[in-house]
Parts: sequence; C-alpha cells; structure tokens
Amino acid sequence: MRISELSEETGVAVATIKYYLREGLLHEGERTSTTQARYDTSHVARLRLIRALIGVGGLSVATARDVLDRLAEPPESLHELLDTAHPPLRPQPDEEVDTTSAAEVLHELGWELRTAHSEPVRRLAAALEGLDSAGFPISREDVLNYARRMHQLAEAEVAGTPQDPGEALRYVVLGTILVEPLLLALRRLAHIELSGRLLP
Amino acid sequence: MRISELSEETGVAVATIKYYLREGLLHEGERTSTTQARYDTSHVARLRLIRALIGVGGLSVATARDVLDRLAEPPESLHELLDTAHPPLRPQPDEEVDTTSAAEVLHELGWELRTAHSEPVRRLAAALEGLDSAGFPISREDVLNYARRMHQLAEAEVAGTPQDPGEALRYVVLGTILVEPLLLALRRLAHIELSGRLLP
DNA sequence: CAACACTAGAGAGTGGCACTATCCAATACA
DNA sequence: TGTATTGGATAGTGCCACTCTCTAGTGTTG
Repeated sequence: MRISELSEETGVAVATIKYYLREGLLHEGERTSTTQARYDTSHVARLRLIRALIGVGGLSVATARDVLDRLAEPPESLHELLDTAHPPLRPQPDEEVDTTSAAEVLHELGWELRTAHSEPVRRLAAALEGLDSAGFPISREDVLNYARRMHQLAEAEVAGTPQDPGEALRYVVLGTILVEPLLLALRRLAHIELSGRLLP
Repeated sequence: MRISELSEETGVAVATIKYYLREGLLHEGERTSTTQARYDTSHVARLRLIRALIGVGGLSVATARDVLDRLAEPPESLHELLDTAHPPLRPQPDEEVDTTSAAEVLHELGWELRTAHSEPVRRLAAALEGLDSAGFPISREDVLNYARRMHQLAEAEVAGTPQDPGEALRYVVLGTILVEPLLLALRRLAHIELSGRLLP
C-alpha cells in the first residue's frame, strides 16, 4: 500500500501522514527504494488510533506520541503504570495547586495512595479549586458521593482487565482516555432524559 | 477598585483583563472619567468564574463567553436548556458522525429524547466511533452499564437542582462543566486505589 | 524509452488562539 | 507640578497542528 492509498483508506491527508511520521507517531513503512515505502494494515490501524486519541480523546500530538510510546513498552506493574504514567487528558495546569483539600478527601475515603502528590491528585485538587473559585457550591459530602460512584464504576472496569500484560496496558491506557468522552456524553444525556421526565 | 487592584486580587494580568473586557466576557466597570473606571466584587467573582471555565473547565474564550451569556438569560425551561444549549466541553468534531449506533443505545436504555440529533447525541456517537476506530473493544452491554451508572449519578444531581430558575440555570451549566474534571480525576484515582489493593 | 505521476524528506508557511506589549492622550494622585 | 495609572486601540508573540512547496529520485504506462 502506498502513502496515497493509506491516505484514502483512513481519510488522513498525505501531508498529515508525513507529519505524523516525522513526529514519530506512526512507524515508518518498509522502504523499497530511496523514494518509496510500502505501508500495510498495521499503519491503517495505527493511524485510526492516532486520530481517535487526538480527536475524541482530545490529546495533543506530543501527548499522543507519549501514550503510543508507552503502549509499546512492557509495563513493570499495572499499579505503577496507573500511578505514575497516567496519560494527561487535557493540558494540565502547570501552576502549583494546593493539594491539602484533595488529600483530605482521599483520606476520608480511605484511599491509601502511595504518592500523595502525583498527577491525578493534582488534577483532583485543581478540579476542587476550580469549583471553589468559580463560586459553585459543592459540599464535601457531594464530593465523597461522586468518589464512591466512580469507585464502583472503576471496580467493574478493573475487574475486566485482561491477564496478558500487553493487553492490560492497552486496555488501561485506551480505556482511560477513550472512555472519558463516553462517560461525559452519557452523563449529559442522562441529565436531559431526567429533566424531560421530571419536568413538565 | 481600579484595574490594577482587580488584577492583583485575582492574579490575572491587566492586559488579560482588558482582553476579556474587549471580548465581552467581563462586564465593564463603572466609568468615572474618560480614562478611568471602577471595578467591584462582582468583577472579582466574574473573573474567577472565567478563569475556572477556561482553566479546569477547558473552555475556549469564545465558548466561555457563550456560556456566560447564557447564564444571564432567563431559561425557558430547564429541559430546553439542557437539550439545546448544553455547553460544549471541548471543541466538538464538526465532522458528521453516524448517530445510528448512538440512537440504538438510547433506545435500548429507554431514554426517549425528543431531539435525536442534538449535540449531546452526536457527542455520544463520536465517543463510540472513537472507541471503535481505535480498535478498542467495548461491548454494547458495557456501554449500557456505563449509561445506567451515569443515569444514577445524574438522578442525584437533578434532585439537587435549586427551585429558583436563575439558580437552577447556574447550577446546571456550571455543574455540567466544572464537575466533569472532578469526575474524571476521581475515576483515575479510583483506578489507582483499586490496582494498589488488588495487585501485589 | 519517453512522458507523466508519485514519493520521501526537509523546510517554510498558514491560520487560529490566547494572550501580551506598546502607544497615546487623558486623568488621578502625591 | 510631576509621576503613575488608565482606557482604548493596534500590533506582536508563541504555540500548535497541520499544509504547502520544493527537489531529486522512482514507478508506471503507452
């Protein structure tokens, strides 16, 4: 398959494919000469994955490359993967955030996390701070309820993790990134459905 | 309060405040002369809200303005608000998406939505399509389970909606936008917590 | 084998976005 | 009176995700 065919197959412009090749998101094709290379179904699948990560996943090109690189590496342990290598979904606020409130929440939940200042904790802290500074009232109890619901949901997800390390890695990373937009879409639709039934 | 004091109070640069004024996100101060205006606590609160929407909320400046505009308008009905005016969280893919699969899911759930091709439905369709094209296996059953969990969560949220229309509007719009990062952060932390307990 | 289409690779260019910097004339304050 | 600050307007910046252009080489078709 030539690059133009790959482009047609996936709907990605040739120039963009070249760009992804340059940026290391897509592995090179098998060279047949100085100015020719052959691509196969693995490139099609990879390209679709890239578009999903960047499109619905909302990742930047650089982050998508990191995620794809990580998928290629064998994981030390699943827990370590989750704890340290959680792929950022959106450009995280690099400002410093106060994690004490987040830590309190986690303590009340009894979630003993080894790394108290890891990226996900800062993410939680930033979310709480955002609600607070926006003047949007959310009680500690509400936060805990949200947390318990997400924990239940996560239980079902973790239970479904494949045994094979490579499979598990893919499941966790893609499940984290690509299921998020699904959850948010479903929540909004649930809001609509409920308001339609409950209100005149 | 002068603009420099407003800047100090909120940590937003003067030039940026001027930019928000130009873009219509922030209401103008009370003019005291040709080159002077007075700002008050309403500007502080508004500015904090703007930063939260743009920062943790991940909205673009243009979308944030739309959201803020909508908050100022009295809602016709809550349902209409939810159904037609749901603020986009991330730049939605303006490409056309096939909503048949999404419609099937909604039908199986028994969620009777009046507008089958509204923005949230397209969002769901895009999420499903993303998972599919990324080669990430997710069964219809899993999607339905996710949906049921989100529905439960939404029930608690809708139950907490204030009676006053203005309050309700604020609750719904900000609750939608600002709670999303909270939920995602909690899900990730729950994954970590579970993997820490379940795995060696 | 000649004419044309296609390709890899590299560099420069584009358009959008969210600021940020610079100016100016007109106040405000010390 | 003199220095600081402001509103308003315009231009510039840095980043990002492409997109375009070019060159020299290669495949392919009649």
